[in-house]
Order: sequence, then C-alpha cells, then structure tokens
Amino acid sequence: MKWDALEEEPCSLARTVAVIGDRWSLMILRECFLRKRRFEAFQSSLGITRHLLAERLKKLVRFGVLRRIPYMESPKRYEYILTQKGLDLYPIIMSIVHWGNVHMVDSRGKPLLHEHKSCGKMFDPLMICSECGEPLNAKQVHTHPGPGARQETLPAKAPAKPKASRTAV
Amino acid sequence: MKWDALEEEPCSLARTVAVIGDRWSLMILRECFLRKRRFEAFQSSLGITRHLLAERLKKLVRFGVLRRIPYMESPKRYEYILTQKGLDLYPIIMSIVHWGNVHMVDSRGKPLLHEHKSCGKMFDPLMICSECGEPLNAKQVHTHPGPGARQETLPAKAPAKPKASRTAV
DNA sequence: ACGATAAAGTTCTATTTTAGAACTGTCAAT
DNA sequence: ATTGACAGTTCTAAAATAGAACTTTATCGT
Repeated sequence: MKWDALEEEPCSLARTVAVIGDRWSLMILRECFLRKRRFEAFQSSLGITRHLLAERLKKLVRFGVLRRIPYMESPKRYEYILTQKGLDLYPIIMSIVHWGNVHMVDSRGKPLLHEHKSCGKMFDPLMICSECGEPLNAKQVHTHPGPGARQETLPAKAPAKPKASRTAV
Repeated sequence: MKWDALEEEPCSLARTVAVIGDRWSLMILRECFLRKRRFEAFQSSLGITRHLLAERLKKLVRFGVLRRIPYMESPKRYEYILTQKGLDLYPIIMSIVHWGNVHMVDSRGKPLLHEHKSCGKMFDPLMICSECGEPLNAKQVHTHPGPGARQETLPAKAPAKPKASRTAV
C-alpha cells in the first residue's frame, strides 16, 4: 500500500493510521507523553536508528502532532513537544496501554501504574458513551454513513440501498 | 527493530504495539469490527496483497485476537472472528476513529456516525477515570513503576533513586 | 463432460523500508 | 589541541512489502 492512499480514504481510522499507524511513531509518542523531548533522549531510550527517528519526527511535525522548537541558539538545538493535536492522542495511547495491561502482562502485573491527580487514585481508563455515560462495547454500536462518507459512484444496475449497517467501527 | 524485542519490553504499550502496531493489522481489525470475516472480503475491501493478508491473519490468530473457524467442509473454508481479547480492542479502535473525526476530517464532516443502541443516540467515545469518572487528559496523570516494571540492574555507582515519575503514559 | 467461477491461500520477483554503523558540523569543556 | 555532546545525514546490507501469477477443491451453467 502507498501511505498516501490511507490519508485519502473516507475513513477516520485510515487517516489516523496514516499518521501514527507504525510501531516507531507509537513508541515515539509514548516517550513524548513521558516528557522526553530531545533527539538523543528518544534515540537512546528507544534504540531506534537515528535515520528512522529523524524521519518519523519529521512526519509527526508535518502532521502537526509535534512542534519543533529551538531551546538553544548556536549551536541550534531543537526539541519536540506535543501540540494540542498531539495531546489529543492521549486516549489512544491510554487505551493501548490498558489493553496491554489486561492481555499482555506476565504474572508480575502491570509495568506502570497511573495516578489521577484530580482524585489521587490509581485508575484505569474507561471508555463511555458521550450521550448516556454507559461503558461502551462493540456489540452495542451501530454505524451509519456520515456526511463525509465515500461518494457513492452509483452503479447503473444496483440501485441505492440505504440500510443502516449493523456494524461497529 | 526486531518485532520480538517489543513483546519482551516491560511496557504494555510496546507489547500491544507488537500485536496491532502496523497499518495493516489495524485496517484488518477495522474490517473485523465492521463484521467482515472472510479472506476475500478483507482482501477486496482493503486492497492488501494476499500474501500480507495471510501473514497478518496468522499473526492475529497466533496472538489470540482472532479465531479461525471453518464455516464449510470440503472444500475447507475458514472465517476469522474476533475473540473476547479481540473485542477488547474496541476502545483502541474507537479512540483512533475519534481522533480522526476531530483532527483529520475535511469540510464535509465525519465519514461514519456511531449510534449507541442502549440509548439510541449518535455518540462520541469519551475516556474517563475509572475511579472518579472525570474525563481524562494527559496533564492530570502521574505514572509510577508497577509490580511488572523493569528489573533495575542496580548500577554500582548510582544509588536507587525512587522518585515518582512526573509522566503520563 | 467441459469450461468458468469461487474461496483461501501460496509462490515468485521487483521495489521499498529498515537496520546498523559511520560520518558531519557546531559548539563547550579540559 | 583533544574530547565529548547534540542533532542530525549518509552509506550498504538485510528485511518487509507490492503486484501478479499460480494452486487446490468444489460448484454452477450449458
């Protein structure tokens, strides 16, 4: 697949995957949320090749997830910080971490615990419906084409059959 | 990087990324949540090469995310359905879709709308703290090493310095 | 009976990506 | 004058992916 093809798809998942859907981007973002900001810091804690790191950072900046700001003049040195768009990735990162906590831990338990400053407790993230507040699960969700759905290239033979899809994503 | 290295890391994000952290796995999972189950269905709707599709399906089965079940004897035909472990990926998929809805849509709006069967309304997913129920954001979260944290290979010189990390993942 | 079609892969070569290591340029410290 | 830090860039070899053809078992239409 060409990467660019993903961006063009009328699918919010595909478009997001075009931005963060590779191992290294997700690992770099983990480091960003852990307050790492500099090239050397990313490189040494991830073990990513310098070549790829430079490439991925460029991509994340290009997509507006990170901002590259100078922290030292002469020699020019830059660090990478999350933009609001980047900070908004937090639920993705947290749901990934949570799934790993549930399904990929060994007998010792979670590698990392999360404390919610607001309430002071160790927590897990929980995904709920914005409308009724109930926890979400795939089987309780229907999807419908939205305004940005793919343009139906009306086939001559098959007439439009606008039925709600019985699906979840 | 070797893929296996990720699995071994004492990090729930890395371990999860080892399972679903590539473009095609995420796209295949999208199709799964959209009730696609068969090889040909995945292949034609994604445009993935048959070679890679076979490979990714094997991986997802190996990790227990999908189950391969025969739906026809002679000729043997199989379909792939989400296990509970796979269904538990729903919050990841939904948070990815939601970020795309917020940050990657064109002027026409969302490609897909989600209806919560329980309450009958179109919704967005919202991530909250399991303990206090408040919406989560990165800046309100501290992390602490958990029981499954990396074994400190105590360096002779640097004495253990057990301070809470001021971080978020 | 014969060829066409279908599903679920497998096999092959060409192209693209990634790994791994070395190199560059600018400055500060010893 | 040499060493080291930082933020990259450049190079070659190895691995992954794209794209197309091929395989196997069985059904359908004529």
